[in-house]
Amino acid sequence: MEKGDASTKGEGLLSRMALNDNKAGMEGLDRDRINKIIMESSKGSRFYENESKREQQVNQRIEKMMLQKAKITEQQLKKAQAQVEKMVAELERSRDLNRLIVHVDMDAFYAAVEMRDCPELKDKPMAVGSMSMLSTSNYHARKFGVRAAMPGFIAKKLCPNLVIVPTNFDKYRAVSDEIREIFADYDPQFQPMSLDEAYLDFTEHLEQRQSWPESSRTHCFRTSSTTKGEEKIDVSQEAEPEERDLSPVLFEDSPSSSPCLSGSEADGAAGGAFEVFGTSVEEAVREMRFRIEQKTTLTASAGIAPNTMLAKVCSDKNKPNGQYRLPSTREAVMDFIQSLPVRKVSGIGKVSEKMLNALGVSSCSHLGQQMALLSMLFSETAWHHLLQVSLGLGSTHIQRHEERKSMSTERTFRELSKVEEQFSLCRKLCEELAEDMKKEALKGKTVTLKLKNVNFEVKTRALTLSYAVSTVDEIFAAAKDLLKTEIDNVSPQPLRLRLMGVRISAFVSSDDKKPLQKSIIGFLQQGKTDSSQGIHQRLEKEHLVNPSSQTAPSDCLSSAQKCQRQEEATWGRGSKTGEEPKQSFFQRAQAKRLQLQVANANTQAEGHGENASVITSTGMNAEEGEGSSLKAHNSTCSASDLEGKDMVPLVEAQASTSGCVVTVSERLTCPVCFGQVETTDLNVFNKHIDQCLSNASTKPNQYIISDTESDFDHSDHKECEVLESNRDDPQEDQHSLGSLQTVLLINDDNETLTSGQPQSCDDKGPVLICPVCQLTQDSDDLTIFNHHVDLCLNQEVLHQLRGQTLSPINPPSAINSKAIDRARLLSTQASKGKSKRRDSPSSPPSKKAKGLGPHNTIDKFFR
DNA sequence: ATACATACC
DNA sequence: TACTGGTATGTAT
Repeated sequence: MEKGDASTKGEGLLSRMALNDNKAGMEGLDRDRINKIIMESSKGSRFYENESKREQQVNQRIEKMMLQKAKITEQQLKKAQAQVEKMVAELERSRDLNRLIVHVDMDAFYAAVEMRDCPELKDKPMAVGSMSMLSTSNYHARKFGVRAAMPGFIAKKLCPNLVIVPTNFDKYRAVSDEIREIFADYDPQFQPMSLDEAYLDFTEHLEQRQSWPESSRTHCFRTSSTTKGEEKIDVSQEAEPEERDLSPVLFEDSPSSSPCLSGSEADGAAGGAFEVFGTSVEEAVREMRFRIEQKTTLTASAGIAPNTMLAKVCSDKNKPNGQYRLPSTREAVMDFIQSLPVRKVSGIGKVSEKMLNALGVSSCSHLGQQMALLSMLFSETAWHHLLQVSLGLGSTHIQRHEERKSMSTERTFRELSKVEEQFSLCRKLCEELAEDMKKEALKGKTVTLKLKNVNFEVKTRALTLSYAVSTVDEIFAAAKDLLKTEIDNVSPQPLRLRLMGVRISAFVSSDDKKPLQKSIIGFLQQGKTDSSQGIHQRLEKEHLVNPSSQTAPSDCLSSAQKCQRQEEATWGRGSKTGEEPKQSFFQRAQAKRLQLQVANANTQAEGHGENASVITSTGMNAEEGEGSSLKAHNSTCSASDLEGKDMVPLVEAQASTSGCVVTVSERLTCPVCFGQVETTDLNVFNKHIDQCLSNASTKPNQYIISDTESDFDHSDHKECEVLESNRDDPQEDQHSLGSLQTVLLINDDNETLTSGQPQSCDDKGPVLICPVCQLTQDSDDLTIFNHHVDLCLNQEVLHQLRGQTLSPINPPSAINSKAIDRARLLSTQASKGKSKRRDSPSSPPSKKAKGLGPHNTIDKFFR
């Protein structure tokens, strides 16, 4: 209660600094003395000052909340109460007590590993970390108030004899792998929360376990040396260290699960004793913990409950080396919850606790009592969570973590004020990040720079690019601009840093396939319907070519926001936009869909073997018709013609049970270069596409042909040269098909388009082609080019959205995203080369390409 | 989309 | 001397 008595004076014990005794192993220690030492060690430091500041911010937040509370009338409260009750009833109805969720948590994990491997440490207070920060401490040290997240130098003051061992993550990871193997035996789908912790769903295991013979529930002790009955008290025992057959001395008093010894007689096997475990959950969990200990010589604690929230709390209850089961009855749960301090609940931290305390809420029973009030003072998500907690509800099924959402690297250092050093550090961080990204083959669009100055004030600055990046240069290009802005704008001049970090998020690589797959399926389902409709009709339907609803292109180009607003009415490129180019765009998109369909068939065949279905593309012929009715304006990298019927190959894909045999009749059109590939062999076809793709993605500047300045009225032709020199590291350029000679042409005013002559690099002049719409442009202004490309991208996405949500047509969602990426890269490089508008420190990054969701990459489909 | 705060290990 | 690093998510603008 007086733990954070800072309130009265604005000073005193800061709730955020004081010893956090909420976790295990901290019972009955001299809190006052400890807090005094902590405060004395911190007082006056920059860290302390910053913490004070933040504390005050929290206090202000609380004050505001209290003011709000004061304004609440009885009536409002009543109304809120009714709402809450309604929701309670609903939640109550959905309560599921049938699952057996287990939370396992290794005891003082890092410290335990170090102790295990270094007997010297066994009876000493020790911690893992550094003088600056500890990641964990053993139970001996905890008695001194030494705990995780405490700086080592303070810990030393609390406990001068503390031994601090540096972290050795590789070791912990190895141990983690060992325990995870065991976890998998009980729930193959277990969810690891960290190296030492996981949630498991024991429900199924238990069902099966009922019919298991004893032999399957029997586990041997690891070696002959240990005396069974004393296993856990038995700290003093010295066994052969190399055998590691003893648990380290973690605790003096283990609360604990009963030893339940048995089978100490030598049963002929290795002189080992064994233990038979029962069929209950408790026994199963005990067995698991036993096995963990036998395997690693480390102990774990576990909680068993009907949901994750409760299981987590339970695992803490008998820690260390213990377990606790909360019965699966509503009564038991509610009973358990009542006295539970809110702070024990995962998700309720220091700040939430403090705010709740201010409202007189410290235990979960209070939560229930004050729910109406809370519903009025907290955000919806917040109070919903609190409500669930108050009812003892939580997640009842475990799911493996999905894909990661961000990746970052950050580092703290002494003080960095020199600009060059700051930049070089930034670069270094980017290198590390790029390396990590590479390992997971990720690409992200948002780069975030994190800075912490010597006063511990943290800043983050983000930049979302219109294309996904992954290389050092790409990331650094963004990060350095962000850094520069901060360096230039910081008020007392030198930017004095103590930490810098780089994060990348908004990944595209992994969630790519889902929307793609979806759209493919959609396409397949639509079959003929889709393609039997004329493209022109479609365009009209979607107001794509309705002149009256168009806005002048210049408007579009001048403001991305305007474009956004246009979404509803006009999504077009402006009244001058010709239909034909649009159509060819669609045409291409459809061709691509077909390619994907084939690829998908292939994938399915591979994936499902005998279940692979026969895929027949019924829509082809219809599309063929469409195609032929259109005059293609676009170029191909090959000299092949672009007759409609050739645009869309007749494909008959067939997946055979013997494995991924997909037969394709006639020629195939490469969705990247649109050239005809004369083969029926998908492997050959894929190879071709791979080449096109890699060529496209790694050599973006090839798309700007800038060698001949002749018949261009460009005054600024230099830009193209800049682009050339700006080329990205071609290191990953595995295939070097120099033949992607499509010249990108962009024309803002499509009326002036010269009609669809295939471009080639032999073309006379430098031309720009928008890689999205494939239209030529004769403007020399790269800024305009950028605008155009971004605009096209927006349109493309809008189209996808419409297709997925509104339109039965399912438009070209499978569009060549590599081309789009390429376009984005290109466009950014262009702006880099020219005006620094886009990334310049003074102006915020332009919000181009707004509304762009993750787009699709097709290359994976062709492997 | 960005910035900042909170939370967890 | 010295108060982390990595990820996710919520809140506010």
